[in-house]
Amino acid sequence: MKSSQEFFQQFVLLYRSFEHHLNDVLSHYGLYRAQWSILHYLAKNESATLVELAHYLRVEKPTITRTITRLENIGYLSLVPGKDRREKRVAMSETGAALYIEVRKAVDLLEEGILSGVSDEQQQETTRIMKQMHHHLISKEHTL
Amino acid sequence: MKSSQEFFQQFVLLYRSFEHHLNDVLSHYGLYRAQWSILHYLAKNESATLVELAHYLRVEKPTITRTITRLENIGYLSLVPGKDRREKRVAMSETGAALYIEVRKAVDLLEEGILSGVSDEQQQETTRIMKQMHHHLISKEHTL
DNA sequence: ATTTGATAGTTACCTAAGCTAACTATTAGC
DNA sequence: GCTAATAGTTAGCTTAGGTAACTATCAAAT
Repeated sequence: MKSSQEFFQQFVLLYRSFEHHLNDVLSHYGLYRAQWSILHYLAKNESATLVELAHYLRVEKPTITRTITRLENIGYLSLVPGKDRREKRVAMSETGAALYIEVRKAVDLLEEGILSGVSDEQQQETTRIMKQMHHHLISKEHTL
Repeated sequence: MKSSQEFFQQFVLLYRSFEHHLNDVLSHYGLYRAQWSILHYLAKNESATLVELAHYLRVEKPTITRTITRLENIGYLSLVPGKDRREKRVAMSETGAALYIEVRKAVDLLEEGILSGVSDEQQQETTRIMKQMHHHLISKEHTL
């Protein structure tokens, strides 16, 4: 079997398992993966427009609209006025930020548990490789 | 930001991009990710029961039943008699095997493209690390 | 040998989360 | 000012996951 096949087989299996466990953690807080990924983005970037999120998460706009609507309804988001009256700029509300900190702890525990036994160097090297592969994919898209 | 957070952020982003591109390739052949993962398993393991597939792919039995039914209807599977009258053992039909070879070529191209620039050593090292993490997750499940 | 419990699979139903197509509202560019 | 492009929404579809409850078959224990 080709080593690339082996790589991606393992990659996909690992992702499924990880997603499974992540869902378990998130379900304790009534959250779902798509919601969590948006909260994560807003934790690292203060605020974002829907297009920005769609581009980052590589999904279409309606998908983002739906997830944002849910997060708004729960009360985890607040609107930030943007310079453009078309765009809808959102940030985490206080409630959202508080929840994020809570959930972040649990997710950190999960993630660190999975990475235990993998040295810091290996982690960083792997992250670097994944970043490289990701860039590769993105630039491929632009040349289509 | 914690290096574990960085790791998994990159991991998830890479997975999404990869899945996107994989879907593009598969759609040319009228296939979907879940179907493809079953065909892949059958290419490497000759035949399988539904429970075996469910365990491997970490999904519940009804999910497998549905996907198998679809693959059967298209004509990509054949039934293999098992020793147990309860179990349903499936393998790829000739049509399925022929298609697999076809699609495999396209997927190989995609995968090798993404991995270009990553040395063989790095690939193998990363695969090894992912295997380790995966095992870690599995054993965690068993102790619950 | 019969009953009990475990295992394989199916059916029915629910939900998340992706997609496209078609639309409105606003802005930018010529 | 008219036209293009951009941001977002709405409606409707599909895949793919989940649980609960069921049948059929096999294994094991008494």
